[in-house]
Amino acid sequence: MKSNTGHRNDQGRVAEEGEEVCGEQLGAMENARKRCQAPSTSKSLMATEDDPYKIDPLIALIDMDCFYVQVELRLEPEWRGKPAIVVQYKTRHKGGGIIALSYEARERGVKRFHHADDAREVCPEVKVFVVPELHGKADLTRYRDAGAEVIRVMKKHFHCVERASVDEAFVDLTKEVKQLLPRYLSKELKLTPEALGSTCIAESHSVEAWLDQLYLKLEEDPEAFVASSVQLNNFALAIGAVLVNDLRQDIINVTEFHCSGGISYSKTLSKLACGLNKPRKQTVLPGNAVGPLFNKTNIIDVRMLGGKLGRSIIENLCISTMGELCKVEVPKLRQYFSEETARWLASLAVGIDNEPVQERDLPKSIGCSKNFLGKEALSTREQVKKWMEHFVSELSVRLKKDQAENNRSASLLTVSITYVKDPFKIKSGQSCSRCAPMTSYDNEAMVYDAFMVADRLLTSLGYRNGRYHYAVINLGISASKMRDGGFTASRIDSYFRGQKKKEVDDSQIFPGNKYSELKVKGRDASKIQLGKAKEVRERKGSITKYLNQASPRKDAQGGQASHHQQQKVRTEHMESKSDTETRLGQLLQATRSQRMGKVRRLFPARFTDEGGTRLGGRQRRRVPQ
DNA sequence: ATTTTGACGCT
DNA sequence: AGCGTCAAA
Repeated sequence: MKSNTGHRNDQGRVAEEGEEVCGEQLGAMENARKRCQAPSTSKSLMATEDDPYKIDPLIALIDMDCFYVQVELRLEPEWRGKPAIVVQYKTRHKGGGIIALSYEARERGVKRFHHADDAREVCPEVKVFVVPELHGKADLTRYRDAGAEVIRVMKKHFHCVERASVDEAFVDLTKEVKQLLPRYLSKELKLTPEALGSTCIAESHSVEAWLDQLYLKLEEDPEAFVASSVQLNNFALAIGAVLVNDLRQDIINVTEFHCSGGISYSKTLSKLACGLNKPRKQTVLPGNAVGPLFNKTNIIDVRMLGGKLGRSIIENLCISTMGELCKVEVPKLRQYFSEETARWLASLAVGIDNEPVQERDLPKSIGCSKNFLGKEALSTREQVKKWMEHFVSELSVRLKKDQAENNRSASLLTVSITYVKDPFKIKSGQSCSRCAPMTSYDNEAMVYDAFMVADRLLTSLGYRNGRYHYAVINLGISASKMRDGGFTASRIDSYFRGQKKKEVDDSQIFPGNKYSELKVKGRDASKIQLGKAKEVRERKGSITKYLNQASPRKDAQGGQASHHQQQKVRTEHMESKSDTETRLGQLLQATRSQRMGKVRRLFPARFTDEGGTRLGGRQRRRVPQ
């Protein structure tokens, strides 16, 4: 039985018009290259005389296993091997909420979304670590710093590393693997199970068998092997697995932290692969395993489909797996989603996301926030100011460290507020944010600016007898728009030039303060009717804006929530479409390159049976030009 | 009533 | 500029 049965059976007829497709594709790739800071991905698709091997992009995701727990266990190693959890705010609701749990704790029935008290009930011996508190709030510095340690090791191995969160990062392995390819093909280096270490192969029981199959094909006909993108891609995948295994071992050596990894052709596939064998394992996801895997993958479990969009796919199309989504034709998708969304989904349904790995190992913003629920809700100026001071105390330390270590300074200070009428009858609060230029890391200046924007907003919503009419249930500040270097005179000058006279009386709350002549930027909330604006959005905006405007189908939405689109950029560098009939044809144009004037691939070879371990089918498909 | 982050797209 | 969505511990 074929390993990809049921997955894309319409691949027979694909693109046929040659030059046109090539032309479009080169244009699309050019766009992709411009956006990608590390152009290795698109370059890798180009076969040249110097570089005869053409492989697909190779992307890994490294994800630390129950990271916060590991960070705590490194500090208190005596708890290693025992069930352990990390909770926030021990003294609050039910002993604090779990934000990380060890695999030992999971085995004993502790669940995410449990609280510390629940965990102790099912597992009395569980070790409970509590997130440090500083300035009256949870302080995650310890985990951020540990995450930075890991990123440093990764940067030592690879140029193109994208910090995706505090504990995970994507790596573009393409360039490194390409460089090694000739040495492995020539047998100077050998792919062995030992070299692959803790590697698993998705949809395969044995790494050994998978490697054996690979080498069997190579021995059989070396020329055919290097000419077959299926074989070459599998081979590259195996090399990638070696590199990632080495990286993971180095991370252990340097940081003591264990992690899992996924190695495949896109962020989406790598992420999915990474989750297949946790903890302390890495998973290779070859092209021919994507179909079978997708047949049992819930749509919700795929990156970017875990929210409203995924739910609306499931409801509208009455399907639940990626395999089913793959069989839905683009026109059908267009009934429910915009043209761009439809195409993006069609790509995603075969594992293609066209998202380059951005070379970025530092966060783009630094912030802190806190919820104030129920009776904790803030309703006086003094309370808000006090918390701004707390936030700034934490933030300024983090900002100054960032400035010293990374030679950059934030230029924008943003205050975020969620407020409600009655904090005891919370449905969903109104969220809003206001910003001010950031021209120094002076605590007093930051407190003043942050408080002023917050107070202006809240006061405009109603203020009487020392209380705001609305209660603040979430408050946060964040620094962003990082610029190289420190603060310069010109930046400060331009800030002062931009100031107008202040309009809010701050003489009592900031007696005699040195900023009293300044006024922060920002709109007057009283004039913009926040509540109403949001209401209008909910009524019409979010529904219509994602619909295909050309074919009105409002009924199909059934009042569903919005379908958030982050795919616009991505679809941009997919082909702009010729007249290919099948969806498959549309997909491959953007994702495959052709060797001009030589072999032209009909479809992404990695998704075919060729090279599958037990198929013994045809070697490769070619279309004579 | 998990909470605290962070990135990014849309308008 | 400000809001919403998605995601990770």
